[in-house]
Order: sequence, then structure tokens, then C-alpha cells
Amino acid sequence: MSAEIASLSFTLLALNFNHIMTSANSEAPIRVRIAPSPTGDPHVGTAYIGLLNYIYARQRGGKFILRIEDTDRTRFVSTSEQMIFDSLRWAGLTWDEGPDVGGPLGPYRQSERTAIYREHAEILLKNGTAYRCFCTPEELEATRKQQLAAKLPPRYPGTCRRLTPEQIAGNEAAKKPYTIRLAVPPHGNDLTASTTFRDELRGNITFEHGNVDDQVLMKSDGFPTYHLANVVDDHLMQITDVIRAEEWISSTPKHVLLYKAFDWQTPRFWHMPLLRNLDKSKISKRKNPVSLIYYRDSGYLPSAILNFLGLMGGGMPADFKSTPDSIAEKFTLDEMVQHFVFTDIRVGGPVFDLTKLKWLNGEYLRALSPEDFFLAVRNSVFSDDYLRRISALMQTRIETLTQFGDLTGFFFSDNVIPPAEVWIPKKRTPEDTLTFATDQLAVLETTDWTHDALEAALKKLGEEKQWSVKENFMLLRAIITGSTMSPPLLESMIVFGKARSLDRARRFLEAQKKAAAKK
RNA sequence: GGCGUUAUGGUGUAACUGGUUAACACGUCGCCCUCUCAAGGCGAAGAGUCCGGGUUCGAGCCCCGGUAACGCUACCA
Repeated sequence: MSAEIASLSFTLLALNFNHIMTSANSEAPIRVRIAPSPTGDPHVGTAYIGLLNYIYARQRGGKFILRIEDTDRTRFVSTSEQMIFDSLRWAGLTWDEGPDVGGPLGPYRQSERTAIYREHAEILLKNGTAYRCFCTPEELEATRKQQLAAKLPPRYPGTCRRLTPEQIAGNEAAKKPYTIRLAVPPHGNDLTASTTFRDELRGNITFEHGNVDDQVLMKSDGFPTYHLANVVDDHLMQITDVIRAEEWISSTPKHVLLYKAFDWQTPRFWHMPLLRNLDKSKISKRKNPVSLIYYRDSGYLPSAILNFLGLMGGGMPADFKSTPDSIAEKFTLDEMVQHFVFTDIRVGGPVFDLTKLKWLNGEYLRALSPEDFFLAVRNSVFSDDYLRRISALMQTRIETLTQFGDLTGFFFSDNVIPPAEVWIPKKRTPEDTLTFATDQLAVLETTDWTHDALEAALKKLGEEKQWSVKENFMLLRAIITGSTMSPPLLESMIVFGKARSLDRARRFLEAQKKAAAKK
């Protein structure tokens, strides 16, 4: 009941205020978080949500927390966590509490909190809001297929929910592996048929329980799923506002049900629009560079990226200007903290359009002093580290120092376009070559960026598709370097970096497809 | 298929509690500047606000009904 009153008065506030506002339960100091999973390169989407959380916290004197959601062992990438730290710091989004900086409510890495989740799952088991499920993945998959075939929504049939205490004891005695599932009402004496929650940007959203599945909370490997871990951690870490992407709306009722099962107060939910590809689908690496590493290595400035992200979905006053004669739509992180209005965010998914980002980046570059510009060039495209690694590839290949540039231009260019005679092998058609190049890209995407892994993966692909090692490597060389002559390919790609190599390959394919379509 | 969300030029946004020819930025095109390319300056084209009804003197803003796109629909997050 008090929650209802709280949400009602919040509604009134929302209607009357068009400015920074606090909610009915504003006694609690604001605490927000981002919770990326270390499953690969740090994502622009993470930076976007990070930016919003950062601004929200700074505006209200609150805390911004970084939590690592590493509960999925199968997708875990060991180098990912450090890259997340590095790229978020590079962007200028610093956190108050996190795995590397500590804090009073840690640990901030979910893999270090498994005991906590187990205890909490136990509470749910005891109070009847969750149950053990002994179904095997195979059984689950089979019923899923049946349901799909029968055009029914795929849903857990609740088999194990009806197990008798004796059956459960028997299964446990037999050491059968099990998961723990949320018992979505109605069950026991909880007969509620739907869950309604408030999204601060959209208003109330209701889900009938018939459409909410008995979600797995604890996997059979002892790790929690996102749903359990996120609710438990948000509560324990005293998160007041959950600011996350729109894709979570559908699972929010499960989270609300969990808060209720624990008898905890729910945080406010703010679901932000999803960044989109040009075709309006959710932003993805197949259609857009999404790695923050890519933007860093390709010479984008953090200030430009943050500024551009701040443009996504609105939030800044339309007439905002740093100074009367400064250009439109250009503002700093501090200015966003100063002027950003959360309730003005548009919820239609904005297209992440590189064209405008490039313009903005150019604006920031031009605004630098000549010396700072020089230093920016010096510290990125011509950094000692980069030059040193390229030099190592060049020493045996040149007779005068100035020949250095002859073979290494591709390391310093953005646009590399190999001519047809360079990329199409003599015995292949353009179509076959493009098909193979597409396969190469797919392989590269999932391969560790080391010499041996790359070599093995590429050779394996070549064998499968009947492409000789020479054809195979020459094609990739053409795509990456634009030429038939270059320093050793794999070493070059390693120095050039995974993010940029993949982007170059992607852009090559895109350009060729476009050219083919024109004919 | 089910559920949910969203909908203003190619893209990002604006339009006070419904009120003049829907505004700004990016991009595109043209002109100027100029050894080139940018930058900069000037200008233009491009949407009648997803569609159909309704309310109103008047609707991008309100109501009803459609449509489309996107998201979710995992022992992924």
C-alpha cells in the first residue's frame, strides 16, 4: 500500500516538475550502478548506460557503482574485465565503488558472491516462492520444440513445481542435478494474476502472470542467473535507481516478483532506449563498430563520444549553449551533469550514426590548441608503443629509414580500399571471393587475437572451403592492408588490433556488396 | 506465434497547458573563399508529423481503431 502511495505522489511530482527531481523515498542517498558482463570487448551500449548512470548520480550527489556480472562461465572472457575498466576510465566515466576500487558493500564481482546467492535462494525455497527443478536440459529442449511446433509460447510447464516432498527428497538423495526456479504466482496463498511496475519514462507497465515464465534463478552449476544476482545485489548494494537498457523491460516483472518474495522495496526503474543500427535493429557488431576499444584506437576523443552519446535520446535542453556563440549540440560531461533532464529522454530507439559522431569528433579536434592537437596525434596514431611494435616488423624489410612508410601506410589510414586485381585471386570469381571473405570475417570474430589461434583458425577454414593457404592469406592481406605487399599478415593484424581489423573487414564487405548491387 | 515498447525530413533532436507557411543540428546539393583537400561563409532541396477515423473554430500534441519497427520469449546478460 505504501508503495502505491509512493508511486502516486511520484506521478504528481513527475507531472509538475520538468527538472531534476527526487522521488517519494528520497531519504535514501542515491546509488546507481552499471553491471557489464565480461564476455568480450567493452560495448558502446555500456558506455551509453554508464554515462546516464554517471550523470544521474552526479546530479544528485549520489554514488555510481561498477559491478561485474560474471556469472556465465560459458561466455566468460578473461581479458574482458580489465578492458572494461580501461575503456570506461578512458571515456572519463569513473566509478565510486567497484571491483578494482573497492567499497563498503562489496565484493563487486558476482563470481565472488556465490555464497550470498545460495543463501538467498535458500530463503526463497523455504518461503515457497521458488522450487527445485530436476528437469534435464534435454527434456527442457524437447518440450520447447514441441511447444514451438504447436505454435504455443515456449514456457516451462511447471513439472517440478508439482513434485511431492517425497519425490524431491528422493531426487536429492539420488544427487540429481537441479536448478532453482522462481514460482510465479498464483501459488500457495498468493493468487495475484499480474504484476505492474512503474517505468519512470513510460509510466505503468503490466504483465499478466500467464506471460511470465518460472525463470531459473540458480543454474545447476551453482551460479545464479542474471535475474537473481541482479536483484540480490541491487538490494544489498542499496541501489535506489535501476537505469538500464530497454531490453530488460520484459524481465522486470520477474525482478519485481523477486523483490516481493524477499519482502524488499523495489528500486525505481528507468529503461533507456536501445541504440540502433542504421536499419533500426539493436546495435550489433555485424553492422556497426561497437567496441569502445575500436573508438579509442581509431582516434575518437572521449569528449566527442560522450557528447554524441548524450545526444542519443535527448535529455539536454534543445537551446543549450556553453557560451552564446558556441555551436549547437556541443557540450561536455560536466555540462550534462549540470543541465541534463532525465524525464526529457525520448524513448524511441536512436540510430547510432557514425557520420554525426565523426563531425562532432572533428569539432573537438579543431578546438584543440595546435600543441594539444599535435600531442593527441602523437599519443594515438603515432604513439611510441604503436611505432615500436610496427618497427619490429619493418627492420629487416627496409634499406633506408624513409622506406618505412612504403609498407606501413595501412597502419595509419582510416580508409583502405584494395583494387579488384589485388583482392580477387586469379582462379576465383568475385562472388566466391566475397563469400570466402565473409567466412573469414566470421572466423576472425570468434578467434583469440594471437598468432597461433589466428593461424589455426584461418587454415582450418581454408581447408574446409578448399582455399589454399596462399589464396586465403593474400585475400585477407588485401582486405587489411589494401595491397599484395605488407609486413607479415598475422603479426600486422595483431599490432593493428582486433577491433580495427574486424571493422576493416566489415567495411570491405559492405563496400563490395554496395558496388555489386550498383551493377 | 505470445507479451511488451515505440513511431516528427536520410540521421539525431525541437515545437509553451492543442494556436500562424513544423524549428535546429548532422548529412546531401549549389555558390563563395582557395594551388588541392578540408575548415569557414552564404544558400537550396528534403518531412506535413506511421495509417484511418473522431473531438475541436483549430491536432504532431486529446480519443478510438489499425499498421509497422524494435525488444523479450535460454540453466545469456
